[in-house]
Amino acid sequence: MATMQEIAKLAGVSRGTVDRVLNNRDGVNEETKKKVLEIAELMDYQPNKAGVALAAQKKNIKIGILLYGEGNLFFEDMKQGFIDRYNDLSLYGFSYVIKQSKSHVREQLVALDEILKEDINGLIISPFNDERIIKKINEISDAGIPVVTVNTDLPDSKRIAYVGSDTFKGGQTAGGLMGLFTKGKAEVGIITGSRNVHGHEERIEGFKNIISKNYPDIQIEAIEECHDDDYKSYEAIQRMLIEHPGITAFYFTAGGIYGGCKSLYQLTQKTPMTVITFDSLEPNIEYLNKGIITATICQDPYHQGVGALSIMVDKLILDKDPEQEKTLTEINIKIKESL
Amino acid sequence: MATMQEIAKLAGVSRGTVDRVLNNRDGVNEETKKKVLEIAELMDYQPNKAGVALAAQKKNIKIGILLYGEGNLFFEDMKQGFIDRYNDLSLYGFSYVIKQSKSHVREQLVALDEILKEDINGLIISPFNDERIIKKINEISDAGIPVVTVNTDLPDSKRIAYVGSDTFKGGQTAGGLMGLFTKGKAEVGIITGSRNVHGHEERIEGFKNIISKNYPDIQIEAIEECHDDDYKSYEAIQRMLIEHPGITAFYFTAGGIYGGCKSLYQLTQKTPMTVITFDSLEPNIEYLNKGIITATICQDPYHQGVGALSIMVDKLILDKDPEQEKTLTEINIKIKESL
DNA sequence: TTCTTGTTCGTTCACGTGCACGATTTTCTT
DNA sequence: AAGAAAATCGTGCACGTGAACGAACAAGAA
Repeated sequence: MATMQEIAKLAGVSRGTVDRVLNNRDGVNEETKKKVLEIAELMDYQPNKAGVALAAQKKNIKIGILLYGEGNLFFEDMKQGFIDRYNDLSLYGFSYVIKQSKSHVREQLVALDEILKEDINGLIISPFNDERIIKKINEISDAGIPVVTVNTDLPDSKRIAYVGSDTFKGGQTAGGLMGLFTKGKAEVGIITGSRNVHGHEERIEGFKNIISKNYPDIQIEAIEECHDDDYKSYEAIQRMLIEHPGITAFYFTAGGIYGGCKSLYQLTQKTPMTVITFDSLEPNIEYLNKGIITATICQDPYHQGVGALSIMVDKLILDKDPEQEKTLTEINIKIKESL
Repeated sequence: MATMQEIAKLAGVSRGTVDRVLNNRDGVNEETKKKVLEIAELMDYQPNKAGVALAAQKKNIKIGILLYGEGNLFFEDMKQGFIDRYNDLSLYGFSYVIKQSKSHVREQLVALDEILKEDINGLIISPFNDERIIKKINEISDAGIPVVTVNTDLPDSKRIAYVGSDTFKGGQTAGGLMGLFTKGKAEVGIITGSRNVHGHEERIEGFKNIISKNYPDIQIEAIEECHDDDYKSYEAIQRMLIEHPGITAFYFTAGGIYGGCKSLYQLTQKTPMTVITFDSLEPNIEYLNKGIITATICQDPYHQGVGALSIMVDKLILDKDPEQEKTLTEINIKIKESL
């Protein structure tokens, strides 16, 4: 591997000049610049990362991470991703702060103000889809602090990248599984989080897409919102089973798993249902093992954390812009036996 | 973060002495050694990785990677894992060589000799389960070159670690899926690779384990070896369907997917079968999309590559022994819609 | 004593990059 | 033409570690 020193020698200039050219700082004659660039190209110069890392020590860069859902296992997985990736990248001599707010827009706005006081150089956020959050993110971005969204996107904001999963494809996968498990014949009840959350809605669209294309004998009987609330999902299930006694399958697009499954556990001991959910949080795992949930579709929060931190370090320390605007994690299906 | 320099200052010695103590080289008075260790402990000293990396440049370490199955997509995925991880770790200034032999013990033995001529400091190998390979690995290990097995283990050799998947659990997952897709009622034909390959046999054991426990109405009608050969699996399917016309499902534990599925494609247009396979190579994907394969169970070769290289770098450059002897990758189920 | 051997430790260079400072040359101004 | 301003470039320090070299001193042998 070529070093700056070697390039300098070949170009007949000092290493300082090579440094100026390659980091395109000004103050270099056009001709020498051209010459140096030519040689660097020829030798396929790549900055030695150890050198970069060592020099980056004194920059004292700090990355802020803002999540919601305190105690939510999904975010615990994601945090593990941040931690593991940090251990890999810590040699660049940066630090990070994680703040986790409660699941409301207001709390997130407060937490956002708090984390900004910490003099962060970049922000990773799992944002609420709210105008005030978008506005704040744009302000932060304008102040020269790059923002990466993780798990939930804000496509209309000035964030530089998004790391998450393809919710439409997730819905399609749910549709495919539903067809396979029921041999193409079922009456389905859907419990969704909120019809205002883009990701939840896409999971329904993807589901309908596959069902309407491949499974004419599967009907969607009812859709109800539960806003990730266990009591609401408990009651929604009860109501659905009374109003639509023919229901043989349920599809949960979001939270409220614990309440919904408890309801099913009490009611359907004799007639087993096909139940498909998302993520593998505590309640998902519990009811997979109890045989209530047939399969759950995971969006790999661990690698969302890994990916988001990688992009941020690339941007802040290696001066590399993200290759894609959106990074989508793989969709994994889990059943009881593969947990 | 504490540096050696700071420790030296506090201990009233030079940085060189601190270096000697912390890298336990000899030539240090017991008392000063104790003092330095005490302070290092107190300050929770962790070597700065950028410094280590920079100093490691001149070591000129080379890691050898030996795979088989030229052109096999499974190993292409694994290679991508090696490459990506190398990009992360390349700052330690090491290099690597990948050799890929044909799928026979003899060819691997030859390739093994060849790769050893390259003056490698560590070896990552996807080994054949053969006495001669084991013997060779032990010799290499005795010569001071650590060996890590990937994808296939050799538990009785002197390899320092194994990175792969839990084949028994993979078999259990296949059993669970078979139960769900067939609603617990099926006659199954099994096409396995070789009964002498530990992993293939475990996939059958895991399958039987779940079937016998949960699905009394699923019968295994026949088991045949195809040694990853497409012609053999083509014929095996034909034979099975004649001898056991009641078969409604197939379970492939290994290769020969292309031949087997082609056979099914021709014969079962009218009566759709449930088909479960492993991995997501080209033929798996093709026949998933054609609706012949119902689901395939993946063992994440990408992360096997990532994991193996991480362990080797830890050992050779950071002087850290592997935390666990066996690292198992996650089991992912894929259907057409989630590809 | 004098020389040798061994123990203990400080000094120095190397690794590759970022960046500040200052030196040199060129161009512009009056 | 002489001084001021601008353009261009070299030098040197810092980042933290590994490892070779050699200095200082003590203990033992002749």
